Amino acid sequence: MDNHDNNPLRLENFLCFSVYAASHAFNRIYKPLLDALELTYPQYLVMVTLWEQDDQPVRSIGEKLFLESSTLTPLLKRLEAAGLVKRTRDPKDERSVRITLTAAGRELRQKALDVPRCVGEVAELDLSTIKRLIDDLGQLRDNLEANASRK
Amino acid sequence: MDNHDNNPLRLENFLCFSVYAASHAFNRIYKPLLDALELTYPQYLVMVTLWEQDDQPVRSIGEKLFLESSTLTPLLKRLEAAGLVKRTRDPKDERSVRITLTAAGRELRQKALDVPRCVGEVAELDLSTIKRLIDDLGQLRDNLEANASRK
DNA sequence: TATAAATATATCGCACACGATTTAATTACA
DNA sequence: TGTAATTAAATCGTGTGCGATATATTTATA
Repeated sequence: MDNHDNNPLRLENFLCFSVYAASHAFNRIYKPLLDALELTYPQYLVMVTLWEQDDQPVRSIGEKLFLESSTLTPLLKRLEAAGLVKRTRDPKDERSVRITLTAAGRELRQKALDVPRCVGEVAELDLSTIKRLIDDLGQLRDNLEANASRK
Repeated sequence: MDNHDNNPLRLENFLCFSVYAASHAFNRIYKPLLDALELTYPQYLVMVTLWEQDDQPVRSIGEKLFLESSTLTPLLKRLEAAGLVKRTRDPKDERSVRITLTAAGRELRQKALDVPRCVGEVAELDLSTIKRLIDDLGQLRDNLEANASRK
């Protein structure tokens, strides 16, 4: 009755697969909700970080979302083209590009407010499980990140 | 001291973000390990399903990995080009394409055997946490999948 | 048994995501 | 102070992922 046998190559035993599949399942739930905001899921995450704190350099957004500039630069250009953010070279350090919300970008927050509630409803997990998952996954991510460099 | 406050738009409160970030962290860990096998992570998952059961239609692989044909078809063509699998129309049902391992594909399993152990080491979680995560994430995914259709 | 509906892949367009590299600006330091 | 090292974005190539659609085959049904 225990699904976790000792075969090292069984899909069921792969924590990474559980994470991978859950991530895609989330994406499929978010897509229709975010279509209404005309945002993709990674774009939504960027907007969330900017709603938390406006006027950040690309590097700072990347650190929070664990994304590289090669991912963020085109994404931010799309958000700029959509009129939600502005990209400006920092006069104090011309290497840095600061991302600021436009009025439209700030206003979008209202429409985004009930997205988490909608997602929470379909996830159908009690709050204690959710908190435990967030904590476990955070620890997992930290361990993986910490060990990634010394491989 | 509790990170889970009531702001509905705080990144820290997003279970989906925890899953998303952990998924990418896993990917970054897997990449160097799978480079030795000349496989990407999704290609590796396909090989795992075939090592578990050879000779499957595309549809069956898609159901196990929660992937669409639009993702699998090009991926399987790359595996075929790499000489690891063969794609053959099922003579009993010409709509279906059956995927079978080549000799090289079967032999690759040996080299893949210690990948999970390597990943397990850097994850640094005790077995009970891992099992709990797999179960919680499986439940989450099932709930999300079940509610995806009736949205 | 024609024709409609369903099924299995394939194709296309778009948007990530990353590693490797490049460019430009700043900082360190000999 | 001038050159090297570092830092911040951007660019490029490859490979996912998905929704929408197309094509071919099989099944259902009028």
